[in-house]
Amino acid sequence: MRIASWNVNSIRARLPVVMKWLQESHVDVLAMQETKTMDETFPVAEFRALGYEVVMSGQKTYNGVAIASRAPFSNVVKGWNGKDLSRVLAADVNGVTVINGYLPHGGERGDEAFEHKLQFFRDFRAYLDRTYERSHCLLLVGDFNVAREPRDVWDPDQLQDAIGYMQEERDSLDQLYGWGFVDLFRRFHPDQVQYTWWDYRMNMFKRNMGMRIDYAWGSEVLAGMTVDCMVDVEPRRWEKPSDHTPVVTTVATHQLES
DNA sequence: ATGGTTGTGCAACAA
Repeated sequence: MRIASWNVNSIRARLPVVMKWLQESHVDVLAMQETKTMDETFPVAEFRALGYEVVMSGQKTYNGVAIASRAPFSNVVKGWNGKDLSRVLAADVNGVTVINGYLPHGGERGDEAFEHKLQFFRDFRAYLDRTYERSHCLLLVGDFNVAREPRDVWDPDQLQDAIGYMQEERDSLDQLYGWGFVDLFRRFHPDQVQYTWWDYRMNMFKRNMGMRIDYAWGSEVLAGMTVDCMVDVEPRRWEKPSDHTPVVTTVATHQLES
């Protein structure tokens, strides 16, 4: 089973690009973030035409998450503790609990949103602590809006005070990671410098000045079943791209069957 | 250089 995560930056603006990529990649599951539309206006029919069923949890203009799957899924949970309905969406597919997260951007130091971002990471870690056993087959994917390590940004010295790489943000990300996750891209590509997001401005993509802020993190059990995790840069090169590109995880789910 | 680009939705804000 292949599970992708992609911040599409508006599903309606991105529909041609997303449809093209789905037809080429044939992933089984696509977890999307920043869909930026209400559930009533989500383009469900286009996904169904390609054989995907969709569950979405969105709002007008901002945020929004969705999961499209060709495999049957169950136990859909919108939000966590009944809040952040447009940021967190979970579903079980082939024995894997997929949690799709769009974690807060946070803005600059001093912004109210910045403190909220740090608090979100703390609270979300606590939520995972009380909700899932460490032995659970769990895959947390999404746009976490923080880079983990110096090699995950184009210039760690210059970006010390940049959104997504400030020390407080990285500490918060580490705290969430400390639940017991494995960074699956890093496991399979220990030395690769690879970003998942490039600012639209200043030709940042052409200059490959980006950050790795989109992840697939697995529990130990899930990591043991994972055979690959890669970043597909191609759709970032296409016409009218998202500023993010997909992260694709391949899980050997046959180990769960029988 | 406090810039630049994209999306939503039609001014201003978020990313």
